[in-house]
Amino acid sequence: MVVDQLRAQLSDEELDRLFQAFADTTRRDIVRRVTVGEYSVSGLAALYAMSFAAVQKHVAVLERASLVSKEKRGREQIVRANHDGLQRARRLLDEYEVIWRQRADRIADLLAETATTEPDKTQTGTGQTKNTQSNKTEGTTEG
Amino acid sequence: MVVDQLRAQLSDEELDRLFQAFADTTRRDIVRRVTVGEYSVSGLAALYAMSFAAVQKHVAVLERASLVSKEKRGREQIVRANHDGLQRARRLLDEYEVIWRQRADRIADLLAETATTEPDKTQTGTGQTKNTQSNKTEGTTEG
DNA sequence: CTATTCTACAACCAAATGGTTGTAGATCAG
DNA sequence: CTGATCTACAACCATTTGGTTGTAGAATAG
Repeated sequence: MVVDQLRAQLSDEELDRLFQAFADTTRRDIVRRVTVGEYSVSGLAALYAMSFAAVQKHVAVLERASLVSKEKRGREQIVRANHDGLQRARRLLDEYEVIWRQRADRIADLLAETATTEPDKTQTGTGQTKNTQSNKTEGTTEG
Repeated sequence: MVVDQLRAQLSDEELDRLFQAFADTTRRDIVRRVTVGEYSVSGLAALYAMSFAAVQKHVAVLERASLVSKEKRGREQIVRANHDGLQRARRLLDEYEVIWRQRADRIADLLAETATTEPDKTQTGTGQTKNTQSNKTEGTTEG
């Protein structure tokens, strides 16, 4: 299957490039287009109200982010979607979602415990509240 | 439930802000932190090798993208994760995934058809191949 | 009240971004 | 061969971005 290299961790720079690539309307549109059909660079350029060179740069940004790849066909360069890049982005956001759910579970757990043992400690219900300036050492997974 | 406003379509500018917000290592780390626990702005600033003002700006970027919100507590400003923003980002990538799968299905369909009716038309297997310069009018959902 | 802490915001700077035009190399059509 | 097309890339420009320092207001501590 394709699941093989999806397991690989992404470096910070890769993630920067990945989300940076998505952070532009034209580039998101290009990704959508080349996911559906096949386009040459000039074929894409004809779709937008900007120069060929500008579109070329957008494609280059997407390529650096591993979201598309180019394949030379005659004098044209065919731009194709790279599904792996998309899946990597989705996987990261899914990880955040997992963290969020774990947090929700932990809070529910804490609330349940304090409710049965110490019915007074129910502060604001968000866990760490940090009194004076102790939150600079809360890190759970930091270096 | 929270599903209410998730149905809403996101404007291009909102998506730009959303992905731009994710396109920085420090900001992704902040999102992870505030998803797990509660941090004041200065509490976050203490975690990174940059000035308070820099972290303040990162938080502002995340806030503009609806990924976090701030809540004044005494003289502190507590930064909290905004789950909606995260879910919006995930939803968009899921849409791309749907488009990708539809394409895969359509191609499989086409291949199956051409295989039974015209056993010769199996080009490269990627659908539209555009001969001369006709791909500038391929748009399916434009205009 | 005074001093400290936390925040907000302005001004500034270097680098990156998103766009342009121009030049030049390959490839295809006639 | 000649001309048209497609691509690549350099140079340039305006704006944004990610960082800094400095100033000032609010809330807390003593």
